[in-house]
Amino acid sequence: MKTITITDVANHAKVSKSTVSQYLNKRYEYMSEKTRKKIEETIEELNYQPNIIARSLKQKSTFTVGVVVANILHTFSTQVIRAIENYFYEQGFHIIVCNADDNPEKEKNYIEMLRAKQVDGIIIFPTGDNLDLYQRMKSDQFPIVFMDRTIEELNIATVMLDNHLASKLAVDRFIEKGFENIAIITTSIIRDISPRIERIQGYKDSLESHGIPFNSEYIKTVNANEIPIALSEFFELEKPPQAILAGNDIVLNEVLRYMKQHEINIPYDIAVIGIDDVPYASFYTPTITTVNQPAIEMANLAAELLLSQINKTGKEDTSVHRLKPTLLSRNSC
Amino acid sequence: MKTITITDVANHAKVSKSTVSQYLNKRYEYMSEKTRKKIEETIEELNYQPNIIARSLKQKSTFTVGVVVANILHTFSTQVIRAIENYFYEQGFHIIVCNADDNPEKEKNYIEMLRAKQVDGIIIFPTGDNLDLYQRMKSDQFPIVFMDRTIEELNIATVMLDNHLASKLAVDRFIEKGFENIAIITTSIIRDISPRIERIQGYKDSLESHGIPFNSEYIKTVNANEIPIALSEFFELEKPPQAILAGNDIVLNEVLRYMKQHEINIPYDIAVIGIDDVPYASFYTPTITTVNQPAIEMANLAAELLLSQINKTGKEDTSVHRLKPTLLSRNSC
DNA sequence: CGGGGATTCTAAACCGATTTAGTTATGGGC
DNA sequence: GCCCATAACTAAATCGGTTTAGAATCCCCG
Repeated sequence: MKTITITDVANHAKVSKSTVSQYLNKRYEYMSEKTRKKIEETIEELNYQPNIIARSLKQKSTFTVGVVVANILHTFSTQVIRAIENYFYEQGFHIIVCNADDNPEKEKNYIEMLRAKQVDGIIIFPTGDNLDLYQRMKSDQFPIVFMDRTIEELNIATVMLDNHLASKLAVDRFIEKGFENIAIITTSIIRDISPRIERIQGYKDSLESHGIPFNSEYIKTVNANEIPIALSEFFELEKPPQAILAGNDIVLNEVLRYMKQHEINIPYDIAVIGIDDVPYASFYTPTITTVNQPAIEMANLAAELLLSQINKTGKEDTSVHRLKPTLLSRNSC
Repeated sequence: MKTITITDVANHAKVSKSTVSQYLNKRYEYMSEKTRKKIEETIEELNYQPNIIARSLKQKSTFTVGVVVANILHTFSTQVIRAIENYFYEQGFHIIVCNADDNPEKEKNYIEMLRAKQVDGIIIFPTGDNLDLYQRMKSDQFPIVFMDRTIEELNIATVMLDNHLASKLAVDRFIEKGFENIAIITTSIIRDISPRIERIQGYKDSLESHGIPFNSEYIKTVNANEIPIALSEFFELEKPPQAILAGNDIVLNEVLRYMKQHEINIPYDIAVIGIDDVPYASFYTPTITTVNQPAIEMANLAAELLLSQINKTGKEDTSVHRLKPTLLSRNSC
């Protein structure tokens, strides 16, 4: 199959490429009504579709943005991706989704490929280990927005959760219910990934603000597959925790699985709150109290920040936007 | 910031563009060891990244494929996307994910945009309402693979579930447990979406093969938000069903939510099986028996089929591949 | 009827790579 | 020292659009 190019259209319509190009760009004032019709018909007849690659080469803009998520397995990631896709669809942009698998090497590879492909901007959940790369994009004035995680020293626009508040909401709730032995468990914090650290810090601060000294035995940061072990260790303590805060949805799944397996009753034997809402929270038995991230709002904000960098509208915003989580109060605590 | 092009590299290294291009394409036999080193150093020094857009224009290949899912809200879609992304990452391809939202108009828009962007191929969960578009891609010999749904008359390579078997596994299990009044509920079947139809057909056939006449009152196809109503209607029947087959994960969620709200006990008051595994199935109370789609296997197969069309390796495969589901036997039935 | 501005249209350069055909340099054999 | 094959390199065309500067045509008016 021979592909139809602008030259074919021009020849058929007996006008120059230039005029066809003007037509494609809707600059109708540069041609007579008659030629406009003629071109229109020819395009229809030949079933012509402009080659965006060729256009992009000249215009240096691809109407495509990259989204590099650290780990696509989190519900939060997929919610955000979906909302970003929606937002950009409205704007006539495509998004290229990349999953870095929490692997800085892979992240680097993706970022370089995206830039080579001349995407107009990138939204990235940074793994945190490619400072030079981030730095370069920044100094190249390449549009970039960080999501979920910040890297303080870089001054890059960031959208993330108020993680400190997220933990506080949960801990306050536990305390309100009369628990004092409160544990927290999150996935591993290699590379100082900010949300995990902040959630732990928020947890500590909230305890202290209630006059409860925190106990390091109640804090676990482990890989997903080691969660059952960590939980067992909790229950072997002299004073096992009365409440557990699960640091994200994957941890929550593992916690619930463990409790089910060991026939530990929630909330009577132990209270549970999860950070990140999960689809089944409202009909699980018991229903699960969660701290919800406003994923769609966050995604929209990130998309908006990126778009304004791309269009160079408004002055540069390099601030860290922290959105507020909400406690979805249910029965697991 | 000025972008560095191949010309800059050529000038700096005091060789021609052609030679630099040969270098970029690793055709080192066309140059001396010395110039190779020289170019290497220059590229390093200038921090040069080739512009893939320019390359694509000439080579007519973008190393990018499109994935158009009908509805990204299904767990199955996200599992498949993830696996496809993985597969193509290994091959040095990017994927552009598009969510058609079950809307043929949007699907059309996306397909046209993807083709305009010169993607090398498309994997699509067809909404089923753009026959002319599918037809054109086919006759253009544009690489395309259907996923999840088939459109018989088009002869396009397809990867989908053996939906008939999926229903049969569930119905057989229900019958084995002694139930005869078995209902099925799926989301709406506008546009003859094949999996839903096949699941219902499989349900009917299995009942009949056991000598149970099927009762049309036990079959509901409704939008997600009308599921509670449909369920209520079941329970108002003279003989309410003893077992319900949920046609996909979203339906299953709604069914479980309803049972929870109305304090209907699974499996004592009613047995439930879901098609599509869900993350919480193994620790819900009760654990949920599901019919699982081999999502990763299906994704890999689809990716492989697409890649072989792109590379024109092997002869054309236009067959419909139906993979077998498995029953994950748990306690909800 | 000629001048001049507006309208309509086009030729050619350009974007940044690849590729082909061809040129120049090198060195070995006699 | 000359010839010639091979190695090393390059100029120019090309991909399919956009854009700019300028050319051709039209029309109105004095």
